[in-house]
Amino acid sequence: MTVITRFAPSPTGSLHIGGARTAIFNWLFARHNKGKFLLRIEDTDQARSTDESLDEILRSMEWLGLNFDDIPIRQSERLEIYREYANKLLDSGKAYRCYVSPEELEQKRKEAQQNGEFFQYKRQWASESAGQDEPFAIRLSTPDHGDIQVHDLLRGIINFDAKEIDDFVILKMDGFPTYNFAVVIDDSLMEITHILRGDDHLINTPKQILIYEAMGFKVPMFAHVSMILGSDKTKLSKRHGATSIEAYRDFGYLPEAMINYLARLGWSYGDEEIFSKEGLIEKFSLENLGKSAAVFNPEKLTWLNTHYLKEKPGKEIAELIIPLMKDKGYNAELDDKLLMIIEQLRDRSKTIIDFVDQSHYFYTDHIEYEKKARDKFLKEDNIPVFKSLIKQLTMLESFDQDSIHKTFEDIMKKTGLKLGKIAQPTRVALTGGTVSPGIFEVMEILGKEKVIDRLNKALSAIGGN
RNA sequence: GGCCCCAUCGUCUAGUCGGCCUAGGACGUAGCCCUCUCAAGGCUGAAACACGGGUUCGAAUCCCGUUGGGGCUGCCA
Repeated sequence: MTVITRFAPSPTGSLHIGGARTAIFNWLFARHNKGKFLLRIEDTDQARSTDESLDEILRSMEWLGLNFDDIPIRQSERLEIYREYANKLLDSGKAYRCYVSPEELEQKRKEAQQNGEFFQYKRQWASESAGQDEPFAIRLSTPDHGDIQVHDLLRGIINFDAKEIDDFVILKMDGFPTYNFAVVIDDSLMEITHILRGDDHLINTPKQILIYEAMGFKVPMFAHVSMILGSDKTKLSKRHGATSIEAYRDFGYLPEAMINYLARLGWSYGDEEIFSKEGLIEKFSLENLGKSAAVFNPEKLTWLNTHYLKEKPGKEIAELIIPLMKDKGYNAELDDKLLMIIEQLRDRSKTIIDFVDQSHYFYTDHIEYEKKARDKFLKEDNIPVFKSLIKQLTMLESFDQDSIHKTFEDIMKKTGLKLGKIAQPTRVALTGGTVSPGIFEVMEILGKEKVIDRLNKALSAIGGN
């Protein structure tokens, strides 16, 4: 049997952390089993679905590298199909027309609630059929008693009492299918074998099983994965901060870090933490999925990001940061200078953005001294140091780390100063601040001309010439 | 309220059918080392089986209950 899974987002917003993870699980399960991973757009809510959301979801999927097989299916283009199947149910007596207006129902529901009663629609108003011209919804006729069993691959058998399930609507008055109905029709027609979805859908499953049975369709396998929560352990939402995949991309996170982190949230493989995409495909299995909800932890994501940043080829990092640097007005291009900068900034960057932020003094000649740095390191007693540095560096023929290092040692010997006493003022002179890669590396990358120039500027800032 | 799910360090988790667990790893955190700053790296530490009953020679692991958390309760998906 070929495994066929699907991801079925509704284009009513961004692809967020939770949705991305169920997509990842479905994708991994399909790829692991050499099956198919399909995409279906659930856009039956005309009011809330937008093309912008759809575009963003597709963009995020591509960014994550979650490739799907076949062209995506759009539910809004399949209205006829749902109507046809709903009519079949009508004809066979497994569904019936309901003429009660939503407003009226809402009223009844409210009244029941106020009286502390349990509200349920079980055909009691079915006879209130108005004339044939009146608009109607179609409801499924559900059993009054008995158990409905959900066989969940993760949680075993879960029993639902048929009494709890009312005659829910399958086709709305506007002719659109409801979520539960469209899902079942499509999952059947698409021949989905395994449905991996969020825990929050568990309650929908008995309803969907009822539809499968009424239609005479084969019931697929289900696995309800637990949800991702915010730090306060409630359902992850906007108030927890950034939740969309695109936001993390813009923060400078790598897709490989995102995939690794999300896959590891609710799934594990012994003590292993680092998984490449290939590793995940090879190792993923339903048995290792956890049952309890997981809290989203941005710090661990960041740690993974630094890990992947360390091993990403310099050229690839360059491709990612060059556009961002250009936005800042830096004259950056893929050359040895940029590659050297990347190597120096690798261990010092948590995100792609960090590379850009930390490289400013390599791409601008206007160095602004941080106040604290200037007060502490650009002082009169440094004048002799700067002077001898300028003098000796100027004489250097080859401006590489070794030669620079030797020059520093020479000055240390002559003055009796420790390296720190020379390096820090120099750092401030060259970068404007007290934090940077190793001073020799910085100097080599900047080149002789700029180094001497900046040292001179620092000297005059102190009043040394 | 009703129904359903869940319960190991702050967080993600290991713990496969009860003994090897004085509970392991990772993130974060504390200290130390390295060191021209900042990182990175190395070492060390603090930190958890929700509670109460069973079953058993023996339970984090099985059963029941309590508590806690989450989800659902729409002609939203």
